[in-house]
Amino acid sequence: MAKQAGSSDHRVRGSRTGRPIMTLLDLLGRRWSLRILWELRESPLTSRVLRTACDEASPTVLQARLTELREAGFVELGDGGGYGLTPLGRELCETFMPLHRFAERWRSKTGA
Amino acid sequence: MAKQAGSSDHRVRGSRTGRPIMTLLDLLGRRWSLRILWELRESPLTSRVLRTACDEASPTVLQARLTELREAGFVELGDGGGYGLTPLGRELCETFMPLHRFAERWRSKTGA
DNA sequence: CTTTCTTGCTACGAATATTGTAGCATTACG
DNA sequence: CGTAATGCTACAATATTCGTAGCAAGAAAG
Repeated sequence: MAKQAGSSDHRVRGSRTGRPIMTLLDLLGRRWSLRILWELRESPLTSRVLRTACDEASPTVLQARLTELREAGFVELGDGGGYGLTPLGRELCETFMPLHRFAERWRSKTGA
Repeated sequence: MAKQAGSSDHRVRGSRTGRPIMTLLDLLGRRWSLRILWELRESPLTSRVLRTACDEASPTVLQARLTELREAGFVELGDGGGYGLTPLGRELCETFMPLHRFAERWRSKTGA
């Protein structure tokens, strides 16, 4: 069994309405949240490798996001170390996976 | 024809790699970006109404995000005023629309 | 048991980003 | 004229993020 994040305090900033979509948009709208999920999409990564994958983002934020994502039930810390997606996290990741294709088309329309 | 945002400088923080998906994840990972797209999903809104919809977020950030989203080609300012999604923006919005259903299922698994 | 790795994680000052309040310039309506 | 909208900005207070350094614990090897 994988380690559980402290699931005590589940409040999320910006979710004043309580509507789950708002809570989710707020959580995903913090720096590195989307990126972390994206980098973990294929296989679990250790904290160091994940940091490298995320352009050497500071460990402070990474650790904070990782904790939040764990409390949300999207990410877990495996027994032998290394962060990976939970089944729920994998679902979420697949939900916005089409973003990849969209991004490619987007470039062709704007960036040249 | 709708007004164009200053499309001169198209750099985006965090996009050091140049991969469009990274640029997109970074842009969407800023505060209120996802929320703005979400609130505009049905119909254009004036800046004031949009602000109200976004929990009275400060006009400073809202204005900044709106400018970025306009430069990205996702949002436009209509002739008679009011912000709305471009066809491209609508596509993007639909891409992560399944997030709504996911959020509902998410609540039932965690929030109770 | 010490040395040498690696793991996850934290401290802390500096740099940025966001907030909250107030207000400007412009346009439209009477 | 006065009133009410629009998009947008200034600016100080606050919160978040960055960058660097390092700790404690575990595993592997000598």
